Amino acid sequence: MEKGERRQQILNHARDVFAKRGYYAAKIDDIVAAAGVARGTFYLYFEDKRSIFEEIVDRVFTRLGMTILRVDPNDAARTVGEQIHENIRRIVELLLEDRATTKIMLSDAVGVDAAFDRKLLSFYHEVASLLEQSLRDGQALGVVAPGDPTLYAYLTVGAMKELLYQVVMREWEIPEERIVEEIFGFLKRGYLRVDTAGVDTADATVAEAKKPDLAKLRAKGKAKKKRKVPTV
Amino acid sequence: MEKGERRQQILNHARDVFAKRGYYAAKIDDIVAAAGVARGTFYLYFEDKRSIFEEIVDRVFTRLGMTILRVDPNDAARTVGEQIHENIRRIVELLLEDRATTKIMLSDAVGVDAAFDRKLLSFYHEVASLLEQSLRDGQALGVVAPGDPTLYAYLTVGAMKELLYQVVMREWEIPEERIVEEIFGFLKRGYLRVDTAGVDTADATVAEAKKPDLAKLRAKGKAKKKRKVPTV
DNA sequence: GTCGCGACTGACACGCGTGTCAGTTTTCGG
DNA sequence: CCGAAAACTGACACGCGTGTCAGTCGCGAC
Repeated sequence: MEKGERRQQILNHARDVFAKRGYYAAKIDDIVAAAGVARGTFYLYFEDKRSIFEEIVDRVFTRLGMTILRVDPNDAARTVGEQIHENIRRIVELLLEDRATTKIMLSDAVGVDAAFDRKLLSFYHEVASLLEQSLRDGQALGVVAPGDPTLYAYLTVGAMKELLYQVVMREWEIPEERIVEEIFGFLKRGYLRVDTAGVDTADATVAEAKKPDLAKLRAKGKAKKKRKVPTV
Repeated sequence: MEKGERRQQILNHARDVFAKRGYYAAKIDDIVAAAGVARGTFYLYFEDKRSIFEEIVDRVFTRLGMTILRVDPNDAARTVGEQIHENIRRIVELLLEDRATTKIMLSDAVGVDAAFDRKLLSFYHEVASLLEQSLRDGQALGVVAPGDPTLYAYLTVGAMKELLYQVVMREWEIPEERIVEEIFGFLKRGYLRVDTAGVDTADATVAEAKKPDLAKLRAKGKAKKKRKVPTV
């Protein structure tokens, strides 16, 4: 068997074992048994247990990184909404394509050790920052509601993580398209249609009572509201 | 020292150690060193490492369970919106009150072993089911937008988990009140105010509940160019 | 003072999983 | 068909952390 091929074979079986048992419960013996090779062979291809696990996670992070496209408000061909929608679609597609890896990323990779936790935190921070910037731009354009973009970003990331995790764990047979639409709809309108006497000021409160740099955005936000009629 | 007191003392230090190092990296020796007792003493009060950890998680789950109140649409005194708002406030308050435990629950407790994962899954399932039922009721009343309540529930739970996790991990000094308002606002309106030609099918019905949805703000092709510049 | 008992101690044995490496088999060029 | 290099093997040694338990401590009763 060719070198890269064997490596890939071990990698695939390792992924399955990790997904099934979790990082700590997965023993090297489980992996080599699944792959049908001897213990020693494993160590010809991988430094140690941690490193093969890290490779699995790094790969999906890299792919995810490539999948998420920066939103370009100046794109003439696609509106901001379409771009966001497309991003969601691509992310969902990628994560549901290889569910074992997704489960590993969303669950097993958590709490492996301090360094790994930092890696995860840093990855999600990157994603959230990208999103946050898009939201800031969006607020300037009036296509994103006033409010703290940092919090919006994490709320969004969390919502997607949890939903996809549940879909994977519970083996829901739910069409991707549907998932995408629900997420998008959720971001677009939320779902509560309630009376919120006294509480409803939230929007204004949050937008107004903030840090200096939000002051500018507030101005824009208000301006937008007044301008119900497009000024073009 | 009195029996229950010593037990509580060990429990507290264990919590800190678990929060700091994670389940597997936390050694019994670390815990007893922190608590200032000998190794043997630990085993006088707790069965084993797993059991003390489980107790910590069970406690917060129990408290959380008590914190989340069922939404009663017939309550004359408080509107549905107020009840939901209050639930969010209580949850946020509880979780930010003991951040070490929150970190454990949201991070270290993940991937400990298969049985533990089942416990977590089951807890969140319970929470999500409760929420889901409320959403269903809400839909019947017209205070919750159409859409799959199951998905809404997990999106909500995920959003809150991630946000609170980040707040705890990054030691954000952000007022609870603000967090609550942002979450509530997010659930109430989402944040995207975009054009979604063709995609927007799902809920034409809900749009007018409050304000005439800004969806019409749609593509003013070149207006986008102005982005960094206030248009006022 | 000393007896008794519950609280506490910490050195140690044991289990377990990892990573190694000396040895075996396979591959392949000549 | 041969020889050597590459690929593979798996028994074993080592480290490590857990849980135990024989022994010590401290304190109140008599």
